[in-house]
Amino acid sequence: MANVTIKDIANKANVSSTTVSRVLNNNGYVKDETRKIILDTIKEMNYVPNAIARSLSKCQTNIIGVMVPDLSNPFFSEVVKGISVVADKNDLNIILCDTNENLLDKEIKYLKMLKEQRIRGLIITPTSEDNKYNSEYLTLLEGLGIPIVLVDRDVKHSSFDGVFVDNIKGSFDGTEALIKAGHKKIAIIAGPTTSKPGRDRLRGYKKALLKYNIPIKDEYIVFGDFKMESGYDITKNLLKMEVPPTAIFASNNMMTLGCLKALGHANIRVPEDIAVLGFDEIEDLNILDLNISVVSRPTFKMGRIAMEILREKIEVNPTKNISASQRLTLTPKLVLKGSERYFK
Amino acid sequence: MANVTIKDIANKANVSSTTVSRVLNNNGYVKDETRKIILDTIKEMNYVPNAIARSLSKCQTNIIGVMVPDLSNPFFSEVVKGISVVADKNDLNIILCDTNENLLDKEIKYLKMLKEQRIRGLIITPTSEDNKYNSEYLTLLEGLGIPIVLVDRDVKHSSFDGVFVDNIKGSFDGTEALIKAGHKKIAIIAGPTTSKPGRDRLRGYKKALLKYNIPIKDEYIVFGDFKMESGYDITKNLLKMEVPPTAIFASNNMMTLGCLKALGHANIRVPEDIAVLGFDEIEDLNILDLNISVVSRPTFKMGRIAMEILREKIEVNPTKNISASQRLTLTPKLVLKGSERYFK
DNA sequence: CTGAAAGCGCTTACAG
DNA sequence: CTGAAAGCGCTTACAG
Repeated sequence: MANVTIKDIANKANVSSTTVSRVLNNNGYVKDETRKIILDTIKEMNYVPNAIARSLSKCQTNIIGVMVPDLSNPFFSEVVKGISVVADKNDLNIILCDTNENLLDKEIKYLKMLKEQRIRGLIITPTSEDNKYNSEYLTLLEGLGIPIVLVDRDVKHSSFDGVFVDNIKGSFDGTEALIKAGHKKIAIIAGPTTSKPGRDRLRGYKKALLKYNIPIKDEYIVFGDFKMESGYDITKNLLKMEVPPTAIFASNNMMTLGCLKALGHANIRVPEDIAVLGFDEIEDLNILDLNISVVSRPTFKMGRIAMEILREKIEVNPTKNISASQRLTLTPKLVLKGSERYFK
Repeated sequence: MANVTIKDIANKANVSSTTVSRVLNNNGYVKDETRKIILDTIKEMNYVPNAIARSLSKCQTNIIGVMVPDLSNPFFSEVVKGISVVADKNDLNIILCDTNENLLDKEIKYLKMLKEQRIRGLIITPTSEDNKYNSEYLTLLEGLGIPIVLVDRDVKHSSFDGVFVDNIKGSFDGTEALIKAGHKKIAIIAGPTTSKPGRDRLRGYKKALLKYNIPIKDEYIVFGDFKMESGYDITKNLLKMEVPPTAIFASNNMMTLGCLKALGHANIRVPEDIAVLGFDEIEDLNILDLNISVVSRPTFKMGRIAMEILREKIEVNPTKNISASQRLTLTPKLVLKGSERYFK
């Protein structure tokens, strides 16, 4: 870091650091001639401003934190991509934190680091929105004293800004589609009860059954952990039932894949032998025209919107986050491709 | 950022900033009693050190830059994940830059930003390794004056550290497997000629044909752009040939998918009607037991290794990058699942 | 239109 | 074992 400084430029150009700073930031009056000389020396000496020094003296960085549970999950990498595009437009830089679904440990460590870095704002998907340390967690986040935007998962009892998806509606629509196709025996591979999206998707499922007067049977409600294996195991068990379901609703992309894998192994065709409908798009299946109907979330858009909200908060309120909280709930889209059909 | 400072702590604890700094950094002698008092006041006043001030005074950050062409591509998100895991272990933080395959513009902008941020090191996959601004580009990278580790793509005439994959060997192995299965009419969906991996994969293909005395036919060599659509279109054309190939080797994951899609549309079975072998794993296909043979790269590992090399360079050479350059070329693994088989 | 000086919040020789 | 003081490289009132 033994670099050319503003002082070196000033010396060489026979002006003061103040003036150099003025042309650098394009504010205040500087005689055209002086400006030219300075600009030239800057180029000549290959000067690159030190953002750290600037941050310190301005008491402000242009860095935001982005914290996600797992970058290997296409959902999150797509969200980050969306964030990145908007951040770039606004000359905001991203410090990326992957918490590895590590519950609290990693999150706390990263949050501390981000606070030390004096970041400008934070976009975060908490690994869990319902841990026993909820109040400590809230304190931690609020203690950052910067604008925070949640993505996809909420924090209990908080009123942070956020971009969410109407999971109840989405899974209601999905389940309704199965019902309308003629199904009455519909099983759900539910998410873990500790997950709000998981719980909400289950609620939507129940709501649809209720509306159409279809009895809710506990045997048809099985809890997975959002991973492929649980979708696989659960499906295998569902098939073994005395009265197996005629349709399966899977609460996320990985469990849908697990379900399809199990059906493949059992040589059961979709939808001729059993119908399947999943939550979340699976890009590769689309490409291969493996027509699986899904409830689809606007992933990339969620990232973009989150970043737009954050930018607004940052600009409108350089000091405190006093403007009204912005919580957006997007409606997922039902995409029917045939796998929901009912064969008697 | 109007926060508690080291000075506030010093005042309250009736010591000097120097002493506070000592306990903060755990260096130099401090009387146990004094230490305790300071630690208490730190907790009491909820003090969080300012990493920016520290960076400025130490002339050193703990931030590295990570620059990839496209985070939506599972290959890169997996690489970043690998980097992230190792970075985290070493308390290095990541500023993420997605260049959006934008060739030079974005790269230059980000590189400038990273230089201003005085980052500690850089891991980068250049969007292209063969642009007409090669020498300017090289100057730019070298001008950073920090350790640089390349991932997957090289920069012409450079000797930066890097983690690469032996594309020639990989595609030689893949092609050889097709030959050994009995194929003689093997087509390749090649990558763009501007891409070194693309060119190398084509070379491996030719090398294998040569070795087994199979004539190289230009009609069987078709160039795509690494995207799904080109794999689709090329495959459709291959099928229309008077003497269509009995096997197709696709140079990357997206084109393999496009190829499979085209075969599906044409109602052509794999491998009964035509054999397919791709470069790069496609996770979803594995899950669904759609047994497509591939040449597989250790993606996550590439990220991990890149970060390990960088860490070493950073630690060994706080000032200058004088240690020998580390260039690792990993060998891809051939994973045969049956899609390469030959049916007479 | 320009500059001297203080300040941002740390670290680090140096002195005791 | 502890502190005063200078320095890291900028920005920003203030004065002229």
